[in-house]
Amino acid sequence: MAVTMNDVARAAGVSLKTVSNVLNDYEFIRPATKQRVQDAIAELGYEANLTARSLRSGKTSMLGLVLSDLSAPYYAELASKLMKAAARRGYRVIVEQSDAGAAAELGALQGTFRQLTDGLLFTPLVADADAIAARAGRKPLVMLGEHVMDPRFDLVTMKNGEAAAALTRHLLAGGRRRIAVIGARPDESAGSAGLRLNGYRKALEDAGIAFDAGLVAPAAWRRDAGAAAVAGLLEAGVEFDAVFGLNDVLALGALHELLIRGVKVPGEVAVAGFDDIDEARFASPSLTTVSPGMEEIAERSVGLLLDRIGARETAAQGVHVAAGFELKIRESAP
Amino acid sequence: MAVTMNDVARAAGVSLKTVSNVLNDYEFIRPATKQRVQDAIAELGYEANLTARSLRSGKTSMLGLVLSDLSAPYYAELASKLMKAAARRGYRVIVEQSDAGAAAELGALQGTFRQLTDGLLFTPLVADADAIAARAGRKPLVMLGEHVMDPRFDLVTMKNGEAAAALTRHLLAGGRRRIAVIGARPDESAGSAGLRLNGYRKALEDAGIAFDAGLVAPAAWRRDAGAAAVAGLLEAGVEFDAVFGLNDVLALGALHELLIRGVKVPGEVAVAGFDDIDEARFASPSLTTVSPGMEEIAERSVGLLLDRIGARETAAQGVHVAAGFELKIRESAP
DNA sequence: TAGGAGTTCTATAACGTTGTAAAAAAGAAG
DNA sequence: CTTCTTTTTTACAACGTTATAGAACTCCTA
Repeated sequence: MAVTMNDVARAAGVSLKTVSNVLNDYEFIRPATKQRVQDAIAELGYEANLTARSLRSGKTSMLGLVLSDLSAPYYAELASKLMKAAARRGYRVIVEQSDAGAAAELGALQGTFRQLTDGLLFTPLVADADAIAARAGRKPLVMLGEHVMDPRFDLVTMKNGEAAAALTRHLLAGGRRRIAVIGARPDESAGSAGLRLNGYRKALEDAGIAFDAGLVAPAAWRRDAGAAAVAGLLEAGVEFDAVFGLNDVLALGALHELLIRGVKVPGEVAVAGFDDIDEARFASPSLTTVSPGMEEIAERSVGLLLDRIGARETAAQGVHVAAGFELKIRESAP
Repeated sequence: MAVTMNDVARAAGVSLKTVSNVLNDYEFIRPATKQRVQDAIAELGYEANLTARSLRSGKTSMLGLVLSDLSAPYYAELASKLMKAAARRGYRVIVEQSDAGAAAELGALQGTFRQLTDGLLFTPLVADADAIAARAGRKPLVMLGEHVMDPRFDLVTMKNGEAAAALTRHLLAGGRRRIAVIGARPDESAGSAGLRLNGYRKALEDAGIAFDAGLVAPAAWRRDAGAAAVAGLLEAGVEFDAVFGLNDVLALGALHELLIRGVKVPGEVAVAGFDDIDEARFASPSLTTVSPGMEEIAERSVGLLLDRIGARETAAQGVHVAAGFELKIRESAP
């Protein structure tokens, strides 16, 4: 039997509610009474029962995080940082893996998972804005990433286009002219893939270089797909002097494939990625990439979500935030 | 206002408890009644309130997972698999990061976090067995990893010693005679580091090769520490023809450092790791390592924990389980 | 057609908190 | 001292579920 508020009240010789008031920093309590209650709490080792508190107050002090796969390095790092940011503010984060399935993504908006949380950090990859809006409910929801950019939703993201353009300019400045892009998603223009590809095209255009669709290889955002995409280009006889992996694992997969085939990096082909996962620094050669300001993303998305949770009314309009980025020039594309 | 059981009861023309009985698969309910209740549930879109259920039943349907850092690839993969294993059984996992701090590890055993969960999957790195036992409480607790091997606790682990010995034998069979070990923890013999080092020594001994303490480099289990450890050995003029990183990120850091310095891998020095993280397959050269049966670890630790949660009494004796391993021979040490 | 053994259902009381409203105590003003 | 205001404390209900115990049905048997 755990110690309850009632036990504390009895020990301190006050009513149940007075104990509750002390715990909730109610204004009008005599210092002597407060002390007596606190002594009783310390002596009995009382700890508030969160379940009961949640039931009564309707708040759980938990945030939900929906992402496709926690074992992907980018998401693992993001989740870790989000948890720490939330912990600093007295919240806990629970994670739901969607495996990039639409049903799982939409399911996380409702039911058990939603019920357990006061607000959601949501990284949709396949569900569309209308389907999300229809199921969004009234609890706050902050989008992470680029799949859904809709004025109805709050959104914290990165400067995909600008960063991809900056990276492309860097490759061009290094004398590269035929930059292959791997990881494109031909079917979508709004997601991270589309935005980064746009940045790439913009930089080419600004430099007066024609865009060649033959240099763009679609691929799922996994290592093996990155390797396969590069293998495909090589076997098709496509010539290129640089590879831009739309994220780091794609670039690392490509790097691996190039090295296996005896292609010199960066001598013959430069390689660059996007995300600056920990591994990028320690690849051989180390990977040039974009650091998308993950710390800032974590901090601001949790901050925004908690603002919404604390607000009286639901916001009429979504806020869009884009964290700053930084180019990380390393050996693979100096 | 969410739909409650009371609304369902009214709509179906039965009592509150009958609805509860339907939801909990109580045996004695007339099929017609059951149907009526289920229709009402479907029509009203009722969903059980987990908080209220928890308060009344004392069960949360959540498991706790305590680990040092979710952004470390090994832990990220483990967490992902544990969540899936738990989900298959109707449980959710919430993660607490200890940052390898004793206070945080012990803190996770008590207070809020413990309260929210029906049982704990615990990966201690610094806390000692007695301190854990003193705070273990009465809710089930399953240890993961090797830091605490104590008959009082249930434990799911891997075959560290055997696997390290097998890997060492493989290096020896490839003609390597001076195998450097990086990532040792001189202060502890019981943890993963100690067990793997023992396996290494055992294999050397069996092969009649003298152990040379000069080949053993202490290092924190991070990439940069692995790189630094190898750099240290090289700069100290220590000769070696193989590096055994006590985990994969150490080995990958070492691999990186060797390549930067122009040391041929595996030509001059073979490199091997431990864990078989996703990245190991895609390193250049790909990394020879040990796959420690993580799937099996996830499955069995969740299974064991749920057995304990479901059991009438607390077990008198801890059960120790060691998952099988598999050698992954790749390019870095063929 | 009563008696008994099942089966099916229900009223009521918890679980441990917080919110409401009002009572009690203390202080100020006349 | 009263009366009024402000501060402090309290009794009681409520959050939505499950547990207990017993009532009300059904069906069988004698």
